[in-house]
Order: sequence, then C-alpha cells, then structure tokens
Amino acid sequence: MEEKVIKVERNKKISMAVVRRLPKYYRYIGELKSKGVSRVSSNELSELTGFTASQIRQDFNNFGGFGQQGYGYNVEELESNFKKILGLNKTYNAIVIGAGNLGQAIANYSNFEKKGFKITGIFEKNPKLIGMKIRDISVYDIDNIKSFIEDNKVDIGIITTPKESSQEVANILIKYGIKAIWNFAPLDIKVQEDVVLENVNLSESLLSLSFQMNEKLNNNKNF
Amino acid sequence: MEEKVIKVERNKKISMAVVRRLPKYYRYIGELKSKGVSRVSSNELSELTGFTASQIRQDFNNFGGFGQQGYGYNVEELESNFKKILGLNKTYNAIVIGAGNLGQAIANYSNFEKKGFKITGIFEKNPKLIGMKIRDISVYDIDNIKSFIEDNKVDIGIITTPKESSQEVANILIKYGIKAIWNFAPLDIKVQEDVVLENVNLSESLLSLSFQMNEKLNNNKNF
DNA sequence: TAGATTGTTAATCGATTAACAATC
DNA sequence: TAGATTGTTAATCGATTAACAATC
Repeated sequence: MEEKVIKVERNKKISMAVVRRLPKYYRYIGELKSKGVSRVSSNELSELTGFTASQIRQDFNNFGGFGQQGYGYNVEELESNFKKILGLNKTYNAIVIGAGNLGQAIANYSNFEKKGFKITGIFEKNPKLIGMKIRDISVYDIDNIKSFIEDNKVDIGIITTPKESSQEVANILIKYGIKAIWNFAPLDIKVQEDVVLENVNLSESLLSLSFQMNEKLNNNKNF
Repeated sequence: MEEKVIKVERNKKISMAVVRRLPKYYRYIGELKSKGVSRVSSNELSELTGFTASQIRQDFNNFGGFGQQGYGYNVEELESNFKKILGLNKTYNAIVIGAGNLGQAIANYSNFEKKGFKITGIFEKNPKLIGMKIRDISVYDIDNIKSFIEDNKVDIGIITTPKESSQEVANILIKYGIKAIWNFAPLDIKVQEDVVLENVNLSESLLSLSFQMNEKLNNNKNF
C-alpha cells in the first residue's frame, strides 16, 4: 500500500549524476548497518561520502522522504529502501560473452553473486577455452547462445570480447531479448532505447588518469 | 616555442566533465586517422561521439584552438595534439598490487602497453602466487615492494587487492613516492592532494545498471 | 569571392548549495 | 518544551547549447 505511493511519487526522471551516487550511498549505509549503527544524519553521511548534506537530502528525496525531522535517517530503513531502489531485492541471471582474462576474472568474482547477480554461463568462440569451467560455470560454444537464452532466463549480458566482435555480440543478445548489457569492450556499443547499457571502459579510465597526472605536472611547472 | 604558448594559455582548470570526454575524442580521432581521413569538422565529430558540435568546439578550445575556420580540424594534427594532452607522448611504468584474477587480467591486457603503459611487476601476499609469471611479468612478494620502487622508476600503482588491504597498500605506494593510483578495490581510498587517483568500481557500475533496469521497468508499469 | 566552419560570447539549462520553515 | 534535523524552496554556480562575428 505504502509501496504504491512511493511508486506514484517516483515519476520524475533521475539524473545520471544522482544514479552514479546511489551505489555509494548503499555501500556506506551497509557499512553503518553492519557496524550496528541505528541512525544517521545527512551531516554524518556527508562526512562518509564526501557529498554535501544538502545534496544527500536532495538525492534521497527523489525517492520520497525516508527521514524524520529532528532525528535523521533510520539505518535499517535506509538500507532496505536503497536495496529496493537499486533492484537488489531480486536476483538476476547473467551470462558472460568472452572467456578471456577479463571474462574469467568477472566470472570468478563471487561478490556479484552475493549481491544477487548470478553468472550462469560463459560463451566463447575459441575452441581451446570451450568446455572449461570457472568456479562451477561452464564455458560454452558461442553458437549455443541462442538456445541457452531461450531455455534459461537471462537478464544481463556481460560483454568482454575484443572490440571487433562486441557490437555483433550485443546485437545477438538484444535480438534474443536481453534488456541489459554490461559492456567492457573499449568501444561505444549502439543499443535501442529500451536496452540498458552500462559501459566500463578501462582504456578511457587509464587515459584520464594519464591526463590528470600530466595536468598536475604542468600546473606545478608554472609556479 | 609554440609549445610554450600552449602551456601558458592552459592555466584554466579542466573540469572532470571535460576530462571524461578527452579519451573518447582521442579514440575517434585515432579511428579517423587509421582510416586515412585527413580532415574533420566538429559536426562530423558530433555524429561519431554523440556530443554536440558546440560542446566539442568548447572542449577543444580549452587547449588552444587547433582548428581552422572554414576548414575544420586536420586529423593528424588533432591526433598529435590529443596525444600530448593525454600525456601519451611518454611511457609509464606501472606495478600491479594483487595477483588475483583481476590483477592477472590487467597484466595480461597488452593494449595498455601499446599506449605506453608498461607493467613491470606484480606484488602479492599469497605465497602460492609469488613466483608466477604473467606474460613476462613476475609476481613478487609484497614485502619487496619498497626496494622495487626505490630501484625502479614506477609511475602508476594499480591496486587490485581485496578492499581490506587496499588503503594500506595505497599508503605504502604513496609513502615510496608513487603519484598516481588506479584503484579497482571497491572502496573509497583516501590520498593526499598531490596524488592522482582514478577509481574503477565495478560493483558500483553493476548496481547502477541494476537501478536503471528497474527504473525502466517501473516507468513502463506506470503507463 | 562565396561558402563553410571555427572560436568565442551570450543565453539557457540543470545541478548543487544555501536557507529556513516544518516538525519530530 | 527546546534542540535537532529533515524536506523543500530559492539562490547560486557551472556546464551545455545557441548564435554569430571572424576568417580561412
């Protein structure tokens, strides 16, 4: 009942600036909870996260106020609200496409499973890798991807192929109905409107690190 | 001589919004160059990158105008300018701390080396991994990190340890003079002002993907 | 020269911060 | 009740977009 109210209130679009902060809120709230802290103010959260208290209150109020004047926020309540907001009250099945080093690293990283993201298969073109197992996850022939997606619920496609084949892989995933893509190929994949795409471009991250190093050097030279 | 002019002009702080776009410019310019395209307009770059032509011209002019009215931008010239801006006219030595799956994946990824980032060593606590080789890169005992940094020029520390030890590792790196950290531990590392820090938080990336999936679902439900 | 396209200023838009009434 | 802290409106700041003179 109350749930419905929240959903109705929530028709405003959440800006990407806010979206990028949400996981961090969830992380710090989780830490507080596991420390047994029961209440927290926007000021205390500000110290933890580095965001201003004002911004935190603004952000939270995008999802309906879950604080209390004079008291702050109840940590347990915050935690369960953010869990729902981030969609972590469900589980998701994911497949990895590309069984190279990065694909293997992701499949091996058990923390995702703890959060509810289960990797159910890895798909690969290279016959040397097909048949391998990573933890208990099998590496299948990429040619079997269609039937796998048809026979199993797959929510998320994780692309760790070389950039040459990544767009093609994305097209296949989308064609068979996958609505969310986590892309690690260093390339801008094109997807239709109703597909959610999250890019992790390690190359771009490294280059921006490089830029910032040099920027710092140049600035110091001038003084 | 002209170089000096550019440096003098460049005292204005470049906002992170711009910094995040720079690697993408460099990538698309590189693609144009390798296709043999010799000139490009801000409008054409807009179609490639998805940024507006106006924004592109604004961004470029942070670094001094390298275009020509009525003509556009010379691709070769753009490429060499961005190479310098991103600090890619030098090479960098990097070490990886943490020889787990992610650390191995990064050490294995030869594309970084092609851009001038050479990984010269991997450091690890787990004795089972010490002594291993990834490509030609040795996995050393973490206890040797001090002498390694003292004996070798190390520009970048890449942290792929579990989050429990990542801050401690960062402190050590900084103590021995490393000025740039590429952090993959899912945690907010604290560094002093003069150290450049670039975070890649895969967990946060996955949670924001999850949020966006659910947001889409909720919005559709309401109509 | 005429046409094209930059560099740059001005206008707009959106996100962050400040302020404070509401209220626990 | 008095003190604390939210939720929310208003002010500010910064980033993006529009417009156009400069000029190749």
